[in-house]
Amino acid sequence: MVEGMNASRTARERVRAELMGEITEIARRHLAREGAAGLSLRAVAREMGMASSAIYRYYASRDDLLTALIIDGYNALGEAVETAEAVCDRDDLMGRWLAVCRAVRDWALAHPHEYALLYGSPVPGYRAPEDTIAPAVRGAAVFGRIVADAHRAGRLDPPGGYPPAPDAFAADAEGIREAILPGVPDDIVARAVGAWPGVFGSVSFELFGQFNNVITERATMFDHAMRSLGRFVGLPGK
Amino acid sequence: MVEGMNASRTARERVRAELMGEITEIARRHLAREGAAGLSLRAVAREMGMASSAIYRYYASRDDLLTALIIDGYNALGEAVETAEAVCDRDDLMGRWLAVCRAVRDWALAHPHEYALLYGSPVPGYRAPEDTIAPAVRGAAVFGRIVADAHRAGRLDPPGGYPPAPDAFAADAEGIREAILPGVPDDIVARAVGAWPGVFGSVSFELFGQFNNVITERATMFDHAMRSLGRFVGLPGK
DNA sequence: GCCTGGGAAAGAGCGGCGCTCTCGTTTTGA
DNA sequence: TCAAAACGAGAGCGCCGCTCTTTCCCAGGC
Repeated sequence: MVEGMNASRTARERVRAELMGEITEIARRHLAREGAAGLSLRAVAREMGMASSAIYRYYASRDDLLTALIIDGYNALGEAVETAEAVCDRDDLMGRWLAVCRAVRDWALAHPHEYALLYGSPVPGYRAPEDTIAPAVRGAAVFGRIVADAHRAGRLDPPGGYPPAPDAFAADAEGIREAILPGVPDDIVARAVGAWPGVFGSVSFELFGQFNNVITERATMFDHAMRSLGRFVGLPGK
Repeated sequence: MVEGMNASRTARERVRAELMGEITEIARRHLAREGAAGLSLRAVAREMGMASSAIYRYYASRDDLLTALIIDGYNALGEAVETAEAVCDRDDLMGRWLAVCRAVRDWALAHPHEYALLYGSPVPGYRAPEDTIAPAVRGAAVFGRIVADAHRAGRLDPPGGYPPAPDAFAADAEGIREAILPGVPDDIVARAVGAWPGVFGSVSFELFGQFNNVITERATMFDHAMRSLGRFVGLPGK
């Protein structure tokens, strides 16, 4: 009734959960191989040996399936970022930051279609469903922890010569501070918010071909740009 | 024969060019209204009053049409950037830079589907056709001119505390210098290359919903981030 | 002046798609 | 035990990209 009980209630519910998992798993493979545009419910159903209409018992529409894949993607990327950062020396703040950036880039290069689904054009309608915002924040949370750690340790050393955070930012900054940047002053929150999209801008440029015929030393230049971004927010390190 | 003659050779060729223009124009409207995923050759043909098969006399495939729209889009964005920057005081380097950034953002907000086609997931296959790289560089060229002007005038003042450009970047830097950053030293070229994707990262984050429930003062924060980016490459200004 | 070759357009058609509806079958919970 | 709910299959609708065939028409050469 309250359904908060043990996992797997009746046999029906168990097989249902299993089938949904199998559907998303097959769909994820198709997405990885051919991209979001080439993902078809009928093909998934065919591979599962069911009638295409039966799929609709589990996902109300193709976009619902894509949304599930988006959530899975955010979690996979978030986990990759988390584990990459977790093995770093806690005191090597720049190293932790670089590990985060490289994890994003490596994951994107290994899963280009999935990355495009997350950070490229939003294909289902034009609305990111509410369920996607929680997993989407996992990577940013890791970034926030690094900056917050650095600030708490008094090791934040942001280069000067930049404008202070605008007054109008105070309200937004408070929300961000509470979510992922505890104790960090507005100026640094603003720098972090400015730097974070730069990571994905660089990855997207590389992945979507914007660097073709322009940059060949991709990994080196990515590292360099990310180091600069880290310095910009005040992280210490070579 | 050599076809480099006057525009409009025979009557046939004239009407052909006109029809191709009409097709792309209708397709561009459909793209703007419903996005790349919703663009169909049949719908365009219907609106033109022709049989769907007749369209294939002019575009060999749907992807070819999309490629034409991509080129048009790059040119439209490039033109918007150029005209916005052209009206600035030549000595106001930061103002010119901000004009460029705002032009990108304004154009993206006004043409979200077209922006997504340019800087979101690459939908046709996975290959950016060669014809798209020339128009794609128009915006970057304007940016390059600002930095080159600033450097030539001895007004470049990049904040310290950042790592120098890696040695491996020298070859890439030379190509970029020749293309859009004449006379600019490697360190600054590297900063520019690092900063430029940040513009599109910020725009994409805003447009694709990554800032939902996070940032409300979008224009203010965009300006702030772009000002920081401008300072990072060394542009002087408040 | 005809004739002919090639571009243009239409129509039918193929396979695939998302999605709906209906109709038997199976499982469930009271 | 039995009604209700969940399930799966099949047929079908309208759309899509794309191809093939046929007809038409106009331009350029004899």
